[in-house]
Amino acid sequence: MSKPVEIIDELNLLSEHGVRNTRQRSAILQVLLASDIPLSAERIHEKTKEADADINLSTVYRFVEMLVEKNLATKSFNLEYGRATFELSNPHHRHHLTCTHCGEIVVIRECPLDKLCRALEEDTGFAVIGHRIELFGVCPKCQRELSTEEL
Amino acid sequence: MSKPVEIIDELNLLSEHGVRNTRQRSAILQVLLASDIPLSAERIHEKTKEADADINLSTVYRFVEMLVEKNLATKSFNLEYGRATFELSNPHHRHHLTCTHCGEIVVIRECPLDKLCRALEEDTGFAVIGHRIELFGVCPKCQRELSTEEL
DNA sequence: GTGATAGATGCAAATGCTTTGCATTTGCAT
DNA sequence: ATGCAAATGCAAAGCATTTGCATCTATCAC
Repeated sequence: MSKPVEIIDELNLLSEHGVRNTRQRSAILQVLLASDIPLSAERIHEKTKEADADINLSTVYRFVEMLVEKNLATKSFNLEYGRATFELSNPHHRHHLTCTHCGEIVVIRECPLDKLCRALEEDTGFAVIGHRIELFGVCPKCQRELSTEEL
Repeated sequence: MSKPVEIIDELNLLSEHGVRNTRQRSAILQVLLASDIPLSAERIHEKTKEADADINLSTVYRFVEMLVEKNLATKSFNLEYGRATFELSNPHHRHHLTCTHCGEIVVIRECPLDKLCRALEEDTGFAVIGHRIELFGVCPKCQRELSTEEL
């Protein structure tokens, strides 16, 4: 299996950052690129395993943390799930809406905070660097199930 | 020291929820009411100690988790700090802007997401229940310190 | 007030995600 | 091909949080 072009880009990006290109890192990037939702270290580990890459969980933790430090990935914490999650910093800044019952995730493309950030900089003098948004709700399917239970 | 009126309200609110009023819970509420920023369980524990209330850390964890379940408090996770934090669900929904260098926190009163939430409900069919926003930046003081270092 | 009891607390041990130390391996520049 | 700094694997440690259980206590019926 040859590497998708994005991974090569990412790996080049890494070497520009003075970071070595290894089998493990390539596999981890492949997993992250293939996912449009944030993944926990363990989930990344599982997925690399499914792709026949035998990677140590510590390596996953070390590498994703490095990506975060280099601003190539974003870390969040999924409270429901109790784990940190990671996703590549998307060129198109996005957020997610999660169903509190089944965990389904919907991608939100539009970010409503850009304007607020500029306004905050003026008001507070802070240099606003970034933000995280987590949205919660109940997906249509779970709404139907819940209303049935109540009968 | 007599209890502020808000605490009595909160305690009444609790007993309406079928929950006992104890010395420990009163002290924890007092701490939460006095803070306008989210506090970790450990921080709450310290503050109750400062107020001469000897409370076990487990009790803090159990009680704040109960408040969250009853929607009387909100839980978040402070990634920089590596701990969950809690604050009373404010009648006036608010968010915070945190300095990544010194940890200073500024309160944001206006929530920009209400409109987005309504729009999302139409688009996705989700019933949007809530959200968390975390904003990051560098406060004016740290900006000055950082630019000095670079000279 | 008294007693009964479900619920709350304290303590210590367990849990589970994440980090770390160290010996071994490996990318990559020369 | 070689050397070495960086990366990996493994196991042990760290640390916030949870849990089991014995003890205590707020609350309610009397």
